[in-house]
Amino acid sequence: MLSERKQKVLEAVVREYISTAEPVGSRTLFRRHNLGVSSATIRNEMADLEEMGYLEQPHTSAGRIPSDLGYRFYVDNLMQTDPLPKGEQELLRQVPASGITETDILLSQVSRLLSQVSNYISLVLGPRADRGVLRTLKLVPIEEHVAMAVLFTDRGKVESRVLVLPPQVEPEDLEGLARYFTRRLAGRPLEEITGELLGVLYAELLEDYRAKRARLGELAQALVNWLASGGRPVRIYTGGTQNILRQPEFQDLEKVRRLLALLEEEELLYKLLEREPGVTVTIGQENELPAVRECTVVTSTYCMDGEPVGVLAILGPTRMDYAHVISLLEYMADCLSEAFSNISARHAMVIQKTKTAAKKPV
Amino acid sequence: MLSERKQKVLEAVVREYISTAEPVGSRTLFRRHNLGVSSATIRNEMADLEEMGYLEQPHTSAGRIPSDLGYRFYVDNLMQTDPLPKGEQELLRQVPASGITETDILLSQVSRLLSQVSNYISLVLGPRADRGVLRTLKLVPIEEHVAMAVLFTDRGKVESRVLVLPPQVEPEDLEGLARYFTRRLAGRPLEEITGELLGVLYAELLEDYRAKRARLGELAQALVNWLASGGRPVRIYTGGTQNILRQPEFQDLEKVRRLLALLEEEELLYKLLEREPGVTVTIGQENELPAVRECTVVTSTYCMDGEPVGVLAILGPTRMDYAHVISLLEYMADCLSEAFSNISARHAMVIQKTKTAAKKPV
DNA sequence: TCTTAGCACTCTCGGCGTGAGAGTGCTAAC
DNA sequence: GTTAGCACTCTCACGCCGAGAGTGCTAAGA
Repeated sequence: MLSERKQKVLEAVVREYISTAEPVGSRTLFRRHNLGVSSATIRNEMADLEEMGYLEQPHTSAGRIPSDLGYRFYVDNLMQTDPLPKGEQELLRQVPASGITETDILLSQVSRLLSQVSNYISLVLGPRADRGVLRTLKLVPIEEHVAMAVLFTDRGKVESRVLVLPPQVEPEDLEGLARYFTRRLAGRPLEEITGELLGVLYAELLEDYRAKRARLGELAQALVNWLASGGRPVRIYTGGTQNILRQPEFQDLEKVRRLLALLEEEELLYKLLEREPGVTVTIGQENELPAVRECTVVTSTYCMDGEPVGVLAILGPTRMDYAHVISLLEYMADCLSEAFSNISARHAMVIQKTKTAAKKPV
Repeated sequence: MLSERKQKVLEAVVREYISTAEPVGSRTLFRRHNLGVSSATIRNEMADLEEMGYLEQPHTSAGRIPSDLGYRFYVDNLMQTDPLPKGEQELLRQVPASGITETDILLSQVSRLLSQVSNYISLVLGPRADRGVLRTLKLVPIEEHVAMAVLFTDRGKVESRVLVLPPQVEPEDLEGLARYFTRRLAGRPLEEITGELLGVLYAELLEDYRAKRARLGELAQALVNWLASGGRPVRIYTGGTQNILRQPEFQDLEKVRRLLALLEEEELLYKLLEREPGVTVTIGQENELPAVRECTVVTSTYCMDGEPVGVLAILGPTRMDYAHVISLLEYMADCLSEAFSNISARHAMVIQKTKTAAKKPV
């Protein structure tokens, strides 16, 4: 473990470097942070810290900068997070509070706010819809050749999609098909309803129907495809890409290019944002993706009905204002969770009333 | 009008500059393009062209580069577009042909391909849904307190959305409401159905219903909101942002920053992509947006059922491979138009998917 | 034994001058 | 009207130099 004084020095180096982006020397440390000892002593401590791997020297006779390990120690042991400034709190709160019900718009605003306030890149992973357990699949005829497929879960979530019917499909067929899928799939978590399972079902179904009406197969196929896609793909919102160009560590265009390329690779981003609930911080080399090995990714999950469904993230240089970013993400995640719960609560209220009313039909 | 020789010189300068990105001098022109005259003559012609505004000199004793006007003349009069190389054709065709029915995925692939093949930034404006004439609005009861609003146009296009019903709403109410909206709106182009018109309708409706059932107003309000949003907002897909970093004219980080900032401003992008049908080219200062005053934007529209509904665009430096980009966009637009027509013609495909998550308590 | 002052040493960075290279404009001859 | 020749200009890469910042080491002090 580090001696108290070493910790103080390390913290001072990290703080100084985060705010100035310049390698920090013993003299400046001596002047600006009153550590109670001379620059020479600080110098010795810094030499020790370097040997222990917490600091690095870009070149001899330059100051030191924190290593990934140094940042890690700082984040885990030294950093103290203050609550977000009131001004920023209000800025953030305004969005979820403004009653925007379109998730799409809401999340892109959130992304924009995050990048504005943090001055780094923001990433927002939309709420995944595949939680919950399938309750019913319905096929509702709408017009002559049009039906709508609707999917209910135990949480009342609904995905739906319009289907154009092949000729000669009759209402009974639709009903049969829906009953069949419901019977076979009800009670299963949505995430279990994968292509594999559906393949089996589809084969079975064809078996049944081949004799009767071949055209129905086409419809079933469309349904299977839809189900297999797990509802709507989860979108990722990015914002503030231009911010990294302001960071001195990204004057190297090649680095910027790699990062921009990453931001267009949805698959990689999904991987990057696959995080456990709460706040996580991965620093530099701790990241798996090569493109962000010189960056830090801070994430925070937000919830719907108490269950984590999406991720907010900030991507910036390892020289990042950790304390601020973490408070920011925590706060925003709370706002979002609350916003989603509000929506959900309002509906709940409405439905609650409906139920009582329904008991004694008017 | 320019003499034939001047035109040849101008063309040679543009071609040379496009491929090398270096100011071109009379001597290199003399060596690489055989214009049949000496470098001295070329020099004189270039001096003339500069005076006429077609060429510019970064500084005395450097070669010349084309001005915006020079590029304009080149595009309008000198450039000859070859058909797209077979290899690229195949690459582009594979996507719309691969039977992807999700517009979302299709268009993001298109965007990716465009930027890959062109090496510039690609922009894709999704198909606007507000063409066509409203035919019917239906409210289909689905479960006890859930209904689905479905909107049909003369082209068979459909938007739909799940609505959670207030209590005490009965099937007749739904029918009545739908009939009312249909009666008042049928035959109108979707783009005319704006908030203003709907406000009138809503007021009228409240008048009618107040006496009977206040709660119905809430439902009507939801409907009006939905209609006023003109269906789903049209998304813009971007790709290849990292490509501009490869362009020598974008070594200046400030320029890059402005461009990246622009790409996150959806409103501005809508404006940028508001184009007339067919191929358009705006060069440098011809652009209204300051952020792209040093860029060229080439656009091409794609169609559904013969009517332009969306835009493909390439954004790059004014020193752009115009001929290639134009062929590329034309070809891709054709592919897309065809893909969309196929979908609509076969009528076997899913047209639209609803994005909704209505909720209920467990 | 720990801390501190002093000092020589190292390394980067910006400014400056220089020369090569590329290109021009002008003039005079064809 | 075209071309060769030539003097001139401007940029850019290179190398040099000195200032500045910071280090490591040593020796003296607490």
